[in-house]
Amino acid sequence: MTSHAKQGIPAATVARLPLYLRALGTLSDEGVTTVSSEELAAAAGVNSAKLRKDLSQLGSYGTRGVGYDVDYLVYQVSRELGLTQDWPVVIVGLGHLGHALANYGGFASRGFEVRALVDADPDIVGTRVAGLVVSPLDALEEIINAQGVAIAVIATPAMAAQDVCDRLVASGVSSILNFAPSMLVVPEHVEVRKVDLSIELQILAFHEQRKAPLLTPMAQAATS
Amino acid sequence: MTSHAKQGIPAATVARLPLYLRALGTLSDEGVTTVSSEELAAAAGVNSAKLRKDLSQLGSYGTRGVGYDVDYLVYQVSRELGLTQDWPVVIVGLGHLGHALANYGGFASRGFEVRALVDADPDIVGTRVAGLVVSPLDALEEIINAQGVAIAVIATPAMAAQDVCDRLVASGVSSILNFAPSMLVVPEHVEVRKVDLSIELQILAFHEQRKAPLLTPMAQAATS
DNA sequence: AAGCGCTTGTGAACGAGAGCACAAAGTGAG
DNA sequence: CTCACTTTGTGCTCTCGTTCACAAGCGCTT
Ligand SMILES: NC(=O)c1ccc[n+]([C@@H]2O[C@H](COP(=O)([O-])OP(=O)(O)OC[C@H]3O[C@@H](n4cnc5c(N)ncnc54)[C@H](O)[C@@H]3O)[C@@H](O)[C@H]2O)c1
Ligand SMILES: NC(=O)c1ccc[n+]([C@@H]2O[C@H](COP(=O)([O-])OP(=O)(O)OC[C@H]3O[C@@H](n4cnc5c(N)ncnc54)[C@H](O)[C@@H]3O)[C@@H](O)[C@H]2O)c1
Repeated sequence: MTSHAKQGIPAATVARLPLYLRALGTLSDEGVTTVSSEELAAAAGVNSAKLRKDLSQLGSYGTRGVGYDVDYLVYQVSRELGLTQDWPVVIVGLGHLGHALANYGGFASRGFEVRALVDADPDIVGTRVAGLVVSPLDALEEIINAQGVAIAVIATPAMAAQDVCDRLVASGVSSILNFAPSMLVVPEHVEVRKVDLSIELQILAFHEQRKAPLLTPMAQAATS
Repeated sequence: MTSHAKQGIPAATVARLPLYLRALGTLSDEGVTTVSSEELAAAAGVNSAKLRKDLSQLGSYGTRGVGYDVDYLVYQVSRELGLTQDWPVVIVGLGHLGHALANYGGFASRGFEVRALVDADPDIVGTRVAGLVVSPLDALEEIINAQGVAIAVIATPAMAAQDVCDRLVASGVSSILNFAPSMLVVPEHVEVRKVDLSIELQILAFHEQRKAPLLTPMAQAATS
């Protein structure tokens, strides 16, 4: 029983590591070699104690009285996130959003490589998007196996999402990023993250509505 | 002192209300008139006790022994989220992502109306996207005031995001949905939500890496 | 080598959220 | 009317996460 505590890094910490990584990358580009938790926390927009606790989960990579070595920390965080290797990614659904994603340069810069594009529409299959030829849906299983894809992006309409998801999982994909507004049901071992525009906007609307009534004269009077 | 508890709805609850609303919409379309917390929770993918607690924050809209009236609950949740009114939205940055967003039908269906598109590139300004003519960046303030925009979407490169954000805030926008991978600094009263592709993928990569070593023969042997 | 100032790493207090379990409140049958 | 059954609304506990505050540790100066 090694009490390394390496076993479980809190989910909240994992979600922030990419944030730190980005801030560190910027600092590194600026030629900064050493950074304190206070500075890095400010750059990432978090509390410095939280940042220190997060980083301490990975090990003791700081130097008291000095701070953290930027490049070394970049390496350690990258390693922890599994970014020292490249991850082949497949995008399913090449409508408006799928096109944008396929053309997005931000993938490759962090170790993700879009290896294949898949769509169900015969008019789209065969066309060239971002340097790749769009494959038919039938080829999905073959592509996943041939390319060793473990991470997939779903950008199909909501109705098709669960179906596509099932096929991805059956083919061995165990991490899915879902843009369709639907609840995906998956086996225990599959990790799904969803990005939902509509939900974000609705949350913003909630806050807007909360603010608006405060400006009315009536509300002012009621507080007296 | 009205003990209405109307004052503070937990953030976690607000984030789930759109989920419930979507599930309720589907049920309503299917002709379902009444739903129990158990059923709705399953449809939304959450624990039923959590759902009941969330809904009880809005008021006592259920009937014991029966459940919730679907249409009535749709109305109450919509009202709470501020979706009974239309929100004019402006999209800044019409590259790949901005085009996809502008063409996305999911906005209007929930009370969000894209009123204006803004870009800095002279080649893009003046073109027609999704039925709207793209306006120049200079017109930003005027558009926001004229259209009464309170919610803005930033889809510019990261470098331009803070600058655009500052101008939006100065013009009176108080809710921002940011797609650029950058930390926006805003005054207290402005609500920012960010959607970050790259972060989501990195979190997936972390989990993939955690899983991978478990499949090696050595790990298998170690468990015996 | 000793002292001083700075920064990390972490114990501990605090707060928010998840989920259990059950009383309260409704429906419908007899 | 009463009883059995269903489902809501909520008190309570437990877990997870955040933040404070400070001892421990490091380097620089004298
Ligand atoms: N466009 C946006 O900005 C945006 C924003 C948020 C969410 N979304 C969501 O993302 C998804 C895609 O949006 P979009 O605007 O690109 O839609 P779209 O209609 O433009 O594209 C959908 C694509 O999926 C393909 N497709 C349909 N069924 C398929 C299947 N079974 N297998 C593979 N491909 C299939 C279609 O041929 C089409 O090319 C939708 O669920 C939408 O709700 C889009
Ligand atoms: N494309 C994607 O799938 C994707 C995914 C995740 C995140 N993002 C992020 O979204 C943003 C946009 O991505 P994209 O692929 O559409 O990039 P893009 O380069 O295709 O588009 C950027 C657009 O913003 C405009 N612009 C630049 N400076 C501006 C300014 N100051 N004011 C107004 N407009 C300005 C440009 O003219 C261009 O049209 C980027 O920050 C990117 O990192 C994109």
